[in-house]
Amino acid sequence: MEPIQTLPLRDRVINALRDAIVNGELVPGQALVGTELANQIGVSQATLRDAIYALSLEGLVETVAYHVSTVKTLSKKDIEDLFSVRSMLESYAIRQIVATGQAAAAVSELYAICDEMEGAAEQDSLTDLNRIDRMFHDTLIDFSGNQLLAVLWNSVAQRVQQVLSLSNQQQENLRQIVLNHREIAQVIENEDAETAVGLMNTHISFVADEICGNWHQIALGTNGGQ
Amino acid sequence: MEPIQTLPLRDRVINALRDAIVNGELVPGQALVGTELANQIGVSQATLRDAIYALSLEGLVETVAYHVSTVKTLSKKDIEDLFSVRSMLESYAIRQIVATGQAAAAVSELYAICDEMEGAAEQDSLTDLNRIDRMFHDTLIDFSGNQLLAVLWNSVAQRVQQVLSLSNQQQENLRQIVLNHREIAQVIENEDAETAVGLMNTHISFVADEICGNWHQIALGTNGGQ
DNA sequence: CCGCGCCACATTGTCGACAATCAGTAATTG
DNA sequence: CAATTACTGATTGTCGACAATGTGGCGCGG
Repeated sequence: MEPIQTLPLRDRVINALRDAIVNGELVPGQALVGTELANQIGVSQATLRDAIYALSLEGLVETVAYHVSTVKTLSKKDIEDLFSVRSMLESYAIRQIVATGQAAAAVSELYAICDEMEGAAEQDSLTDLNRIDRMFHDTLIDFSGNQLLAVLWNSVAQRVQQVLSLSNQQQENLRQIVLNHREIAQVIENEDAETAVGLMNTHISFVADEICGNWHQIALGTNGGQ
Repeated sequence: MEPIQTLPLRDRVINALRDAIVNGELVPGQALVGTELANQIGVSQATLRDAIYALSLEGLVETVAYHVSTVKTLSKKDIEDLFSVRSMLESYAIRQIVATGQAAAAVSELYAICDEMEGAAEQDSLTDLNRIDRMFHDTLIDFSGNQLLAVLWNSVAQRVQQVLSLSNQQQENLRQIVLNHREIAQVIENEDAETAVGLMNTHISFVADEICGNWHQIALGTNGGQ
C-alpha cells in the first residue's frame, strides 16, 4: 500500500498555489491578497503568508516587504533565458547518461513514456501530453544520477510548465511531438550523445521561438515587456 | 546615499542562519531545535520556523514534518555532483559571454578582481581570497546576461562556499590560484570560449578531487557516507 | 526474562490578535 | 493655487498560546 501522507497544512497550501500558478489559473501580475485568499481557501493568514513566501523563494511570486504579493510577470527575455537554461540542463543530462553507461536503462523507460505519449496524442489531449512530456524530461534528468541537477531542474520545469499553460500552445501536430521524443530516445540508445543533444536543442529552440513570437499577445495586462 | 534597508525580521533570521551554515558554524547533521534557537537569537518560534523552512527550500536544511530539522549532511557524491553542476553553469556562462560579445566588458572587471585577489594572496588571507574568488565567478555568471542562471548559480555557489568552509582547504599555494583565474580571463579576452571552458573545468576538477579525497575525515560525526 | 501496548514529555504545526508599514486622500500653509 | 503635511484605510509582519504529532519510557501480561 501507498503510505498515506498527511502533509502539513502549509505544504498543502503551497502545492495548491503552485499548481494554480503553473497551470495558469493565477496569471502573472495577479495580486495575492493575504486576507482574501486565506478566507477563500480556509486557512489562517499566517499559514497562507508562509506559503506565499515559500513561492517567492521558488521564484514564482514577487514579494516586497509590506506590499501586496503578485504572481511573477514574465518578460520575453525571461522566456528566452528559461529555455536557454533548460537546454543546458538537459544537454548535460544526456551527456551524463551516455558517459555513465545508463543509456540502455534510460531508454527502456523513455520508450514506455513515448508509448503513453502516443496515447495522449491519439486523443488530442494536450493536457495529458504536457504531463507525459514532463515525465519524459524528468526521466532524462533522473538518469543523469545527479541529485542537485534534479533540484535545479525542478525549479526550471515548473516555470516551463507555467509558460506552456499560459501560451496555450496551438500545436498543429501532436503526433510530431511524439516522433521527436522517440527519435531522441533512439539516438541515446545508440549512445550518440552529441546528436541527441543537437536534436534536443533544436526541439527546445523550436518551441521557444514559437512561444516568444506570440508572447506579446499572451502577456496581456502585465508589464512583461521590459 | 545607500538606501537603509530594514529587512523583515524573518529575512534577517534567514540570512543569519544561512551565513552560519555556509561558514561552517552550524555543521552538517546538527539539530536545529526551534524553541532553543528562538530564545537564543530572540525571535518567536513562528518566525524562526519560517526561516528554517525557507532554508529547507534552499536545500541547506533537511526537515521532516514533526521532526527536528537538521543541517543537511553532505555525502561524497553530493560534493561530486555539486562541482559537476558548477562546471556546467560556468561553462555555459563563458560560452554566452563570448557569443554575445561581452568578453571585453567582462574581462575588464575580471582583471580588477584578479588584482584584488592578488592582494589577498600576498597576505595569505584565505577568507578574503575565498570571498574575492566568489566575486570572480559571480561576475562570470552576471555577464552571461541570463538572470535565471544567476538564480541557479546563487544556490550552487552557497553550497560551494559551505563545502570550502568545512574542508578548510590547505591550499599550498594561493598565488597559483590567482594565476589560474588571470589565465582564464586572458583566454576569454581572446574570445576563445572552448579553451576557457577547458581551463575552468580543469581548475574546478582539481579542487573537487582535492576535497573529495579528504572528505571522509571532514564529515566527522555525520552520516555523510551513504 | 521478553514482547506488547499505554502514557507522558518534547517538538513541531496552526491560529487569532496586535503592531508596523505603506498608498492614497484631504486638510493646511505659504 | 501649489506643495507639503497629517490622516485614514488596508495590508503585511510578529508574536504568544494552543492543538497535533512523534519518541522514549514505564508497566502489564505472557
